[in-house]
Amino acid sequence: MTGRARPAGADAPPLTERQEERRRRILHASTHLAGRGGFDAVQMREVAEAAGVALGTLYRYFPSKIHLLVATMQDQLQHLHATLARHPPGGADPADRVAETLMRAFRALQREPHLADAMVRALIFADRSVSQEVDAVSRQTTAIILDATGLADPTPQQLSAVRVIEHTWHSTLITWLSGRASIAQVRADIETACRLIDLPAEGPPGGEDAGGAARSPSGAR
Amino acid sequence: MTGRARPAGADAPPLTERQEERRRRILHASTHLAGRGGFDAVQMREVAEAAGVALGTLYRYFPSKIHLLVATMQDQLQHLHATLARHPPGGADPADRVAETLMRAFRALQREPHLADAMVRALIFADRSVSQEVDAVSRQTTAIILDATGLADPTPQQLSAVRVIEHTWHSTLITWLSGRASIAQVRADIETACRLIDLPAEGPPGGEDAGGAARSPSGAR
DNA sequence: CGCTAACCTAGAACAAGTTTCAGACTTGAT
DNA sequence: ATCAAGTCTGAAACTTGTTCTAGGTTAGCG
Repeated sequence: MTGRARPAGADAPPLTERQEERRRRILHASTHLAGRGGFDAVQMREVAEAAGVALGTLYRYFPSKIHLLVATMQDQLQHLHATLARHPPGGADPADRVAETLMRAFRALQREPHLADAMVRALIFADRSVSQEVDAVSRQTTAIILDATGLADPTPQQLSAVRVIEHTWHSTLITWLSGRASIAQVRADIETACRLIDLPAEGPPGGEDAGGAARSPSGAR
Repeated sequence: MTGRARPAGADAPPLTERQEERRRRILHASTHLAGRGGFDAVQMREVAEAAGVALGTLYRYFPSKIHLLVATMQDQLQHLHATLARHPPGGADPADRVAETLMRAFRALQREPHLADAMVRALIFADRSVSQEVDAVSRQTTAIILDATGLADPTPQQLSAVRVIEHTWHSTLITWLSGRASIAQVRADIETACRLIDLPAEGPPGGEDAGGAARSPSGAR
């Protein structure tokens, strides 16, 4: 909780080969344990043992369980993005393409519900100390969705729509994972949210001054 | 973790007066501790002490910290719903009224960000063992939103829109609470999601068979 | 080679959520 | 009033995330 020195500003010091290797083993162990058993099954001692590193070392690489799982998600998202790039969606308009992409991702997660559980629960439970990493995941997700739209130059409304779609994606996934929504409902809600992409711009003069770049300026650092 | 016998099917056995009183003290302590310090500050030992009950008793009333915080949220939502009923929103169309209602709720939460943190993090982190309680919160939230629309007889699309709005509400709140979104962004995203309410129906024959009642039928029990 | 700083390991220790247990107290029915 | 069942208390124990420490290893460098 203490938020130790983590100069992860943009570039951690470059890792040696052995270190890259360790990091990979840790992420692999995390993915594996998450795959059976979900969030609760990812126990730091077990991750350390499975990865063949000491507990202290695990904590040097990932300062908390949440950091570890968010990094695992980043890892998985990279695979996903690469896969999707090879098979772009074929829908007629942007909304259809986004919905198709997300449903494809959803079917992939259905095959690994425990892994999905671990990653998404970590992502949404993360507090300020994980802001940077969560933000990275968010950017990656946004990139995937924007890729799917095929839009070169989205309007601020569309960016807001993308955020709403992301929110819906995470939240509906959680709802499904904890057995409170059917798959049909997940699909319906994702398609509903995706309709926002195609919406014509609306111009109430007082409104949206919160365009894309409105990151929280100071945060807590 | 074990999911002990909790016959909370629909009606716990009616509590005696002393028991109601204890329950109230516990919720009060929880609210108070959450108000200072958020999720992490709600420590079960401290709640028990502040409420003047033994730890074991606390766990008899609320089988986990998550259950406790979700119940706290239910409590707060009741107040909110009552308050809102006294001052209905004044927007022109349903979307405006919903957005106004949610922004009003959001301003209330701004005054107690720690409490909001504790409740919302618990709500979205909850796993299957808390399904019932989370579902109750969800129903209550849906009721608040539907009240705001003023719609007597919402279409399935509108119900899906309401769910998307709820997802957005929770998720954007988390994003704000962990310092990754500005208030302007929260407002923009809520307004964006609310536009779905006013959308004309769309009729792709293959689509939404996941109307309102599609609760997961069996769950994991 | 020999030094030094950074890194790693094993293991203990600590913190907070959760469980357990023996005994005291309440309650309701006889 | 008395008994049985259920509840509450206080305290210890257990689990898992996290931190700390002492000593061994590695990597770069003179």
